[in-house]
Amino acid sequence: MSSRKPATMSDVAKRAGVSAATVSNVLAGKKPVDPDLAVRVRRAAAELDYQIDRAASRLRGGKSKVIGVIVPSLDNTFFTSLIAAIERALQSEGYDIIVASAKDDDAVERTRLTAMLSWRPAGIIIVPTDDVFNNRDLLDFSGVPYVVLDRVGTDLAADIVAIDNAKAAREAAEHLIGLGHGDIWVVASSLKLANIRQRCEGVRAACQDARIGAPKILEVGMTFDAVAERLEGQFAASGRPSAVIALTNFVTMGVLAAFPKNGISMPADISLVGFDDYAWMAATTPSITAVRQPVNSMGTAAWECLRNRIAGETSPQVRLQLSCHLKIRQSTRAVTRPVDHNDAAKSVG
Amino acid sequence: MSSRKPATMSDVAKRAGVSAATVSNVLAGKKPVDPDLAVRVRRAAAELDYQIDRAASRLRGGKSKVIGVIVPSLDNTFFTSLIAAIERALQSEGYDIIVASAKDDDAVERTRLTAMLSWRPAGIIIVPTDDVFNNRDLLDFSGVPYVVLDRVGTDLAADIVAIDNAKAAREAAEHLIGLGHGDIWVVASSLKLANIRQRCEGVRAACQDARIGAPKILEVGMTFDAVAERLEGQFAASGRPSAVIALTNFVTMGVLAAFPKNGISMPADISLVGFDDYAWMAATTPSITAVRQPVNSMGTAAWECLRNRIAGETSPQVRLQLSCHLKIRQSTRAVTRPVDHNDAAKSVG
DNA sequence: GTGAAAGCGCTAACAT
DNA sequence: ATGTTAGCGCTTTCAC
Repeated sequence: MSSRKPATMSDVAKRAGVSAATVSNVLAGKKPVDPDLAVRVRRAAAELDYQIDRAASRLRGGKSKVIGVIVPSLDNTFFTSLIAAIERALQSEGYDIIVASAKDDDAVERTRLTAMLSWRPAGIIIVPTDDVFNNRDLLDFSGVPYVVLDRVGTDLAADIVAIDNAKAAREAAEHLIGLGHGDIWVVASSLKLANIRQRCEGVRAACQDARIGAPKILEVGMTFDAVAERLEGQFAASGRPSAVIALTNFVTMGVLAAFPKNGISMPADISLVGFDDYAWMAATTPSITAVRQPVNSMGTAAWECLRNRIAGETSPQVRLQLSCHLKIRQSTRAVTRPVDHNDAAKSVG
Repeated sequence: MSSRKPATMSDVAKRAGVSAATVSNVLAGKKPVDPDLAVRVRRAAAELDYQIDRAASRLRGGKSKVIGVIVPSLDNTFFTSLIAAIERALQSEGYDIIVASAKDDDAVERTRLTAMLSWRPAGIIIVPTDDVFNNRDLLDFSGVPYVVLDRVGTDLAADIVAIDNAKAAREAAEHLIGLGHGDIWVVASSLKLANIRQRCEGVRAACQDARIGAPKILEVGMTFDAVAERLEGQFAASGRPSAVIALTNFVTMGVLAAFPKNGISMPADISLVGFDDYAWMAATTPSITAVRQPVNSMGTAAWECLRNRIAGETSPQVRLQLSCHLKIRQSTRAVTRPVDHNDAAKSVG
């Protein structure tokens, strides 16, 4: 309420009967200080509810204890879980995070990045809006250490933490192939994203190895509504696959919604592997087999990498590829031979 | 890479051949400046890629352009959507947000709040860990304007933005009652939360008005796993309700998962109203009727309220109660009369 | 081991 | 309308 002024360091100094420099030394703990003085200072600080002014500290000392995190969207659970993981990792070391959403837009990303840099953060963790990452120049020019998370082009020279997209997708496909599926469709958000393309590749490779037909790839957009719309009528009874791999959490939802609209029941008529395993996928009936990304490890790894850079580590750039885990549930099932097959007699009985 | 030093205001001043104060005036735009000079200054700033140092600006000017946002958890979509909404609202006005998670823990909340305050933010938006909000004293003492979002005790003297919990829950119950349901269970996360208690009240009131039995209330915890565990075997065939209202998004998932485990099929055997409408609820089969909270309006309203306080508005404290919208889908269905009823003949025909 | 003094980058008085 | 000056709260030499 009352626009009370916070106690300053010299307030504390006065109360403890020492100089401001000593207070700084006590609180920062970098220089040896007389234990008695230290006690007096701490008590004075506590009595005044003293809280260091981080901005002033940074201004003078140069170190900032704040990390900028920028993601394509804050409305996507995947990105927010990443943020949660990062916050968990940073928080214990006295860092705070500034977050911003690029709204899936290159230009916005640039604006937000600029704004962030004006806080002179100790480092930045970014999930770029696209894998070209045009706005990299801002970061490089600023000299602020940064780590690129998740969406990554092949030739990006930077510290990178991502998943092994091809492998994850391959495992999903192999799981389906193992169940006897020979006609797999891949539903992708946008092929402009390198990670999505890599996932496609993984499925393709698995199909090739198994000598089944190449997967059909559908590109349906980034939002649930877009996906639902594009999928309208895609699953005509004639050209219906026996299994679908959805490459994104939003896409997974869209595919799920599209099935009943096309008169398909899952898993009887079709199997589905989703991407980004979240709680709701375990709650539905049937529950959904999905590729679980190691979100927590990604956040932790990104922070560890960034922390080292902040500490001045100058080793060659890191390119981490974490593995995913395929969580098998009820939405994938072994194919039952179609009735119009050789042994059709069975269906008449 | 290169730990390049950012250009300072006096670098710009030098290049433009003016004083630092003039640069400040041009860039801040608060004082009249000669147009020609302004152009020169802006060009010099652009050439040097000048970005104001926000910390220094705050230190001198006292205004900070940063808002702290603290929520009980960053792993809960409801809170992260709130953050997304807040970011959208703030961002256009040049503010940034620092976010922190209280990890559903009073003590952590205190720590995080303290850390935030040391950035001297212009304001704080907080979803308290519990409705007592013990840590309020920190905020009051600091003098930083703040708005309390969502979880609110009855007697909290502060600016408050919340939903009309009782009304929302009442509407959910009335919807079910209108469909003929006479035995409703309420599955709550924790009755320690005022908003949850208010939701219970809403259902109770609706039942009373309709002269049907009081709803049974189950308290099952805050996380999906806890909910699933507690619900194990709760729906014995004997004492099974005809409809369930879940008061939280996590609880909704838990209930959903519990049905098949108890041999219940939805909506044939039972109807369900969920809380916090998210995309996946529209994607499942059956899709889920749910109370949609006006997340975006909540964020916007909180910011507007906070902005006014920051601007020095001293009007009496605001207590906003936004309305929810019941999104009716397939998980709620009219009760089919039990066959052992008077008109059992009907069911034989 | 402790204090005095300088100065980080900026803005608000004040002087011109 | 512009420049000069002072100082926000802190950390860091550098004396002592």
